[in-house]
Amino acid sequence: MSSPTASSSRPPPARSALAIFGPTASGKTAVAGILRERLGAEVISADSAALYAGLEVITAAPAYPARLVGVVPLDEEVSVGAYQRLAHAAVDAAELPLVVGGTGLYFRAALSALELPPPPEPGRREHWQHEVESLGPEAAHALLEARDPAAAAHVHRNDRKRLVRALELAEAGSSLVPGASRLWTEDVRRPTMIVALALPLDELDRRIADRTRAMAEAGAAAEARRAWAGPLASTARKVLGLEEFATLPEDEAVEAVARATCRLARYQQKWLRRMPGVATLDGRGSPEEVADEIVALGRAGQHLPRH
RNA sequence: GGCGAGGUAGCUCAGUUGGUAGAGCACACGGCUGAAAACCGUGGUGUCGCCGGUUCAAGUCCGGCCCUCGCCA
Repeated sequence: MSSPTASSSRPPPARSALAIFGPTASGKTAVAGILRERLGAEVISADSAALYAGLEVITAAPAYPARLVGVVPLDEEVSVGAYQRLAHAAVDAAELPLVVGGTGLYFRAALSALELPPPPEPGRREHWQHEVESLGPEAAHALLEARDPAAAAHVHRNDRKRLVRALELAEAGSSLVPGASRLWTEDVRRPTMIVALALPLDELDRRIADRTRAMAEAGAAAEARRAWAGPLASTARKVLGLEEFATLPEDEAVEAVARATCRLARYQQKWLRRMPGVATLDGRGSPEEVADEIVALGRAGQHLPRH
């Protein structure tokens, strides 16, 4: 798929952006920190869990200032739509935005102009959750079939969340499957150099094991127990490691969290396949080396000024 | 050394009165448009500790051996 806007003599774009995509423990946070220092880039996180304040240890929040990290209290739900608005504002405010993330959907939402269907009207989600619950998967799916056949064709009867969402949207006169999608296209709001950090799985697993142990030493259990005791939104409750560190003996928690994080990293790497226009770099180098590579690529691609 | 419990999928285990295996987790692949670190679909995991016996048929019954755990010496 090629962009129809490309012309042969394109001038260097005035306001470029950089973006780094990579799984947990790929080293993207460290690389972004270096680029921030060297280029004066504004780091903007594209990570659903990092949005929460009070989970700095278990979400491995960067030690340097970054936008959209720790900005939502734990009793508030997060969503792609809400995130997208914040992300676009942050990108627009930055001279050189550097979008860094591991959540594929959030990453694309930050970069692209995609318009997401509207959020549910107050109370409607609860209403449809209840409906789907009492109707059962068969009848609920049949109801969607009657109201929005296109959406019904897309949603498996057992996928309760999507079933609820599709019914919400059908009722609001929208649809879960809008015609044109910008999500997994090359559409970006600014000329953007997107790089991905890829690592062999065994190396990733090793880093995750080390990092999870370090998290425990840095006080993950105390942080998790503090958060677990307070009111938690459903999206906060699901943050990986929170329940484990809050409720399990520490060594068991470390093991469970490391295993779950390895699974997450594989899940995150899957998104790469759907993400077009990405230059993949070997993440095994030191953060400095990777940062050098990114700067070189950025200059070659005219996303960064030459010196 | 004696007594007891046990060895079945990568892990934890189930397996009826004998009919050549199964659940969860893990794993693999796939889907995903305001819950995405979420949610959902599909799939195989295998010398049933080893050797022999009984039987048309043994994970299951019998004998021997090996290993693990506990208790007693």
